[in-house]
Amino acid sequence: MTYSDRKSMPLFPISIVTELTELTARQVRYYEEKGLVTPVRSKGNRRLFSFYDVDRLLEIKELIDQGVNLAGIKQVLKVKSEQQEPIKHKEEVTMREDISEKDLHKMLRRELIESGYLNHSSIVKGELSRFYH
Amino acid sequence: MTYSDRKSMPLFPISIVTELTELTARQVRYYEEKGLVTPVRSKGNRRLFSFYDVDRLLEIKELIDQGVNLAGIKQVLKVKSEQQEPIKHKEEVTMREDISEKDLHKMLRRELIESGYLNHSSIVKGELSRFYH
DNA sequence: TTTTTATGTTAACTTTTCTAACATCTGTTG
DNA sequence: CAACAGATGTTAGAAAAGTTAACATAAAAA
Repeated sequence: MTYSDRKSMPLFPISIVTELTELTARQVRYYEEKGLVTPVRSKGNRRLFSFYDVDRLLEIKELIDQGVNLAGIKQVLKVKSEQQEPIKHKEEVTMREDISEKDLHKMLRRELIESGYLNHSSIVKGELSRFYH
Repeated sequence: MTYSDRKSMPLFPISIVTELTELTARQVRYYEEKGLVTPVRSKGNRRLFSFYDVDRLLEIKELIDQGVNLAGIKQVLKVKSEQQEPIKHKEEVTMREDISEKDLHKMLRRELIESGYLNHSSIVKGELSRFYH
């Protein structure tokens, strides 16, 4: 199991995911059963979702809301992903093969400390007005 | 309960936090008891930590490693926070008073979809080399 | 030395999640 | 219409993870 970056780092339990996506746990599990998302499992068999997974579930939800059935969603996501990674640079693939989960947690720690992640709230600020009635 | 942005949005269970910080659950709970962090609680009384909390715990850990005791850490964090928010702009304070947890989850959803969050991996890439032996 | 601080360990209990089964609704198809 | 398939709800029982509280202990401070 290797995670290429924080997007695919398993962080969230299903309860948080249901709140973020407004999908039910039943739906999330069913979509996994159908191969639409593949959260990893904790030692104790609990699903752990990454940002990537959540993002994917949000896409799924939008398509569901548009009346697309699961088979259709599968296709849409497939097409999208093919479209998205046109060339794979060798460094970005092979370099990361054997990074352990622990190392990736270290990476996230480092990011939390050093990156701008904790300091750039401009997007939130900019989007805030949408949530005032 | 109002969270000003994603930094303070409660997302992680204690197990993930212990992995991210390499602190024990006992330590994390103790630091909470001493008022160093204040994770919110889920409906069922589980601690839920935000990125902000994790960041704070990482700072605490660094200070611990430097031999600072908890009383000292409390002071350091206090000074830092005072230093950090010199002026509070009215918009950034009062505008956000009544944002519900649900709204903030919507905000995170929006961010996940629209912001660059899911697309900027440059920091990870740049830091990657540190984890190769 | 005695006390305090910080952390480990354990026990009993509660919450959350898991799987699996069965129920139900809805849209499609014969 | 009737039957079926797809998608989701609901429930039960078991396992995992989290909670508090108590007691243990090593190291530092007094």
